[in-house]
Amino acid sequence: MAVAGKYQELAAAMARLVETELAPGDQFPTVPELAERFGVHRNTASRAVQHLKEQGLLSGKGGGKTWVRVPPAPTVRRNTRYQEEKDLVLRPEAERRSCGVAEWESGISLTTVYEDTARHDVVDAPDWVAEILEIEPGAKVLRRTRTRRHRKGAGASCSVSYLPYELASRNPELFDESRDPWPGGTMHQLHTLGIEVDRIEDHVTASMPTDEEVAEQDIPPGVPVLRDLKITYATSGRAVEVAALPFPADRAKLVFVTPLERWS
Amino acid sequence: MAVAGKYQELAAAMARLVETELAPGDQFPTVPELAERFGVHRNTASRAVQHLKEQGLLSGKGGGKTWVRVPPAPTVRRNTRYQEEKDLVLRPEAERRSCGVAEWESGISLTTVYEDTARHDVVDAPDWVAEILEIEPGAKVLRRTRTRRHRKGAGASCSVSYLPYELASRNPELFDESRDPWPGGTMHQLHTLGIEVDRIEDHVTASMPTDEEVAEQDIPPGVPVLRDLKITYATSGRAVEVAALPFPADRAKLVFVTPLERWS
DNA sequence: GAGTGGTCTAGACCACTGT
DNA sequence: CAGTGGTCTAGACCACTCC
Repeated sequence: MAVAGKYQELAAAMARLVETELAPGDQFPTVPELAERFGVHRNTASRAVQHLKEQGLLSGKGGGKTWVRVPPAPTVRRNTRYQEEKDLVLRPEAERRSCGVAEWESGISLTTVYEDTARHDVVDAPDWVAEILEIEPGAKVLRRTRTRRHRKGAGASCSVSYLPYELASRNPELFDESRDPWPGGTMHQLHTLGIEVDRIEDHVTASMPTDEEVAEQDIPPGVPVLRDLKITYATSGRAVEVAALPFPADRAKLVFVTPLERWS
Repeated sequence: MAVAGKYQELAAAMARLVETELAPGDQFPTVPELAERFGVHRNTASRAVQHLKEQGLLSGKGGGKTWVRVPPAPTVRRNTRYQEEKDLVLRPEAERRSCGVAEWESGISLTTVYEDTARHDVVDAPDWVAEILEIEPGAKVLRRTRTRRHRKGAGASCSVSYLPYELASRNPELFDESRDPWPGGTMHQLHTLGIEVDRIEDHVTASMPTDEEVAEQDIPPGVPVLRDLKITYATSGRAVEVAALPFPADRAKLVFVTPLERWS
């Protein structure tokens, strides 16, 4: 059993303090106060506070005050939605518009969305994208970046998707940022290109947020990011879209249902 | 753009050093050497090394030397295997035995497995298990804990599964630890209880390893853990098994294929 | 027992926040 | 501008590993 450093025990004591005396949103004692209260040096107290921030229990930027973190509303994303989205494609636009596909795609309730911006570019395909889409490395692709910011430091998300330019160019409307979010979602967009979707593959991994993600979004450092690489295949067998979807793991859950054939 | 601390720039410089001058498995310079080389204090160099250990680039315990980490062999776990496993249930035992279900379940190649131990207990159901299995909180369940250790500090894994005691008790062989791993896997075990599996749900999240997991397994601190809560449903609609499967995220990828109905 | 990584105290400095 | 969190240097001590 490794002997825990003093700051780790301190952090545990502070965590108990949070549970017993404080409520989410409360201001946390300052570092000097904590140092005196626990009889340690200011540095040690500061380290313990950092540790708890990394664990997602406290929040606050350097220079500002420290707060007991308000745990984010948990969100769920289910793969059963794929079939529902496909069924929706053949329905009239009014119905498509009311079904919140974009909301589901980001895994975030629209009621908490503060700002939603889309950016569309035509760029050279990164190697990993070219490999999946089976196009030549550096071939043109339509890259669509969607950023969502939320109220009250509840986080943000930034997803990127790639379509082969050669496919997307059949429908110029897809390049228009102002048409985003598209009623009916990506599945309907592909339909306008004459593409029927055969299956979706979700490749799920996790990793720590990059320094960029920590800085630009409100992901607490120390909270991992679930990364879903979503690949859409057409009935022709070809991969027609790749999307990289990051979900801060302290609020997201991905649910995949795999139905099995009956023996009968 | 937040100004990076000196130790972060230092860590970046060291990372470049790893990429250019060193190979995986090489010994990394000691902290005093690094301090002199980069003209900083020993403490700062030590912190940068810690940072890189948390990123998984370096490895080594306190007191021992530091090494350039050998990246673990990536493993993939696909939900398409569920159907294959179900098909296997009706095949003869010899065939079942040769198909490496247990290997797939852990997401780890058997060639790297060093030790494999199983422990079976009858315990009171934890609340979250009782809720999923729709049994009374505290009702008896068969808990099966499987631990795999690997060579060369490549990590370990520890999965837990729960079956309602009332179901499992129909087949006493399920309580026998020496019969693990069971040829054909859980799906065949359920078959011996007269249960046909209707569908599997995988609930995927991620979080940091607990202090226990870091200590007892060889997960580098800072590497997140993909957590798959796998729920098996019988054709009766009832949840018959819950399993908690942790995958160190620096080597695991979960792939979920969702086939969609054709319009035709 | 020498060397190593890790941590604590101490004092100083900096950037940023809030008022 | 005062207060706050964060970091660097400095020196010391400890537990552990390796020989």
